[in-house]
Amino acid sequence: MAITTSERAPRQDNRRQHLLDAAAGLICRRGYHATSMRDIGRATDMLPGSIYYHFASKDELLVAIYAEGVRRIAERVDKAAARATDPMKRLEAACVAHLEMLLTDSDYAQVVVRVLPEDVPAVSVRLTALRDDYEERFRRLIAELKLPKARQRYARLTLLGGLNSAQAWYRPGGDSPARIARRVLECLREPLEVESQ
Amino acid sequence: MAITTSERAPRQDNRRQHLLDAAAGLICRRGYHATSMRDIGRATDMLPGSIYYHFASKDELLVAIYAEGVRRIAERVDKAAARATDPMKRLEAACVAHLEMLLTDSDYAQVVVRVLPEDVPAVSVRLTALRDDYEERFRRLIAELKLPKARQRYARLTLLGGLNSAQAWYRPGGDSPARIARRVLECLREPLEVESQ
DNA sequence: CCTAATACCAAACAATCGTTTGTTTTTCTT
DNA sequence: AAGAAAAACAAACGATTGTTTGGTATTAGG
Repeated sequence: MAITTSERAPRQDNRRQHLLDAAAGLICRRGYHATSMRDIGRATDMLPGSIYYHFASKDELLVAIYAEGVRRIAERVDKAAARATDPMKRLEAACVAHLEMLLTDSDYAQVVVRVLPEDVPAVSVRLTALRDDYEERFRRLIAELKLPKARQRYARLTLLGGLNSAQAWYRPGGDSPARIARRVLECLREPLEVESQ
Repeated sequence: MAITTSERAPRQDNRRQHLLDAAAGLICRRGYHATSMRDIGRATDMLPGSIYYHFASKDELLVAIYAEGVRRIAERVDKAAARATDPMKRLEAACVAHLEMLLTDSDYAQVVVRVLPEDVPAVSVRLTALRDDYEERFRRLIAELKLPKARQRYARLTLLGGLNSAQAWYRPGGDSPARIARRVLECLREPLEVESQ
């Protein structure tokens, strides 16, 4: 008479992951509201209703993608930063990793940056929390630079704002994500005015 | 037998402007896809169908708001920049004007920054063109700083990226838009590393 | 004053949306 | 092999979407 903690392990060919991948791919390209459950169903050879076995709602599916996106980009950024010891080198490595994920390597990361939390009111608080969790890394990296307190905040916002805006204009032919990242960081590292003035 | 160039002047109590105002107010707060034609109708005491007398479609309404937004923010930025002569002072004045419009003074300007062209495929090309038209101003202002060519491009992208990202976190209680603008610009003007290293 | 264009109303249309329900198939465990 | 849970199908539901159509006041110009 086993106590009914009865739960069976999920099946081998679980399509939950496939579902997440397809949804992330569609949403990062078309946007959240322009992607319907039927689109996702079609992309994954599933009927729209079947998706609800894996996720309670479309919004919850988005939250899952967001969470996975944050997990993936954070992992990559952390690893990259860990390889350097000098504070500025660490920040640079983080920026490069961030942009590589955002521009080419991860549909999940693209969703995190592209879909604005305010555009999905029912879950906006949770989306914002996930974002903040991630950006906290950059707060720490910048804190290591030993800038004035007030400056740190704006340096982080300007840096992330500048990096993320690349999503709007990046095209595979031009500068690589890594180069763009270094260029943006360079804008913060070297003064704007000509030194001889 | 007058050649039928027959066109009558619009009436006095034309509500087209009221319509644009209300739509801009809703869209800048809730987003484009979360704002329905019925919402706009309700906000303007009109039936949804009546909107189609003034605009051919919802997308065309958005384009009109976008165009008006660019016109307004560009006018204000141009005037602000014209009041200064020193290149850096001109850029600073432009940044301040830009953020004041974006954060508090104009729902139209907020729409331009908030609604991503790619989220409205049918008119994305025109929206992008309007944006580019506006950003051209900053290209010119930065060109006056006499930076290396390659640097100019990234300085513009980083600056606008940093400024616009304020829309995501700005709250009326904290730093004023003008202060934020100067702070962001300061990030590009003064080097990040401690001088004694 | 008359007429014609303007500016709206009233009501519906067709399509699509996210979601639910009941049933069936598939897979794992015993 | 048998039973049960997992994972999907099939089909519809109700709501909402952008939009169209036909009619009706209102208003400006000749």
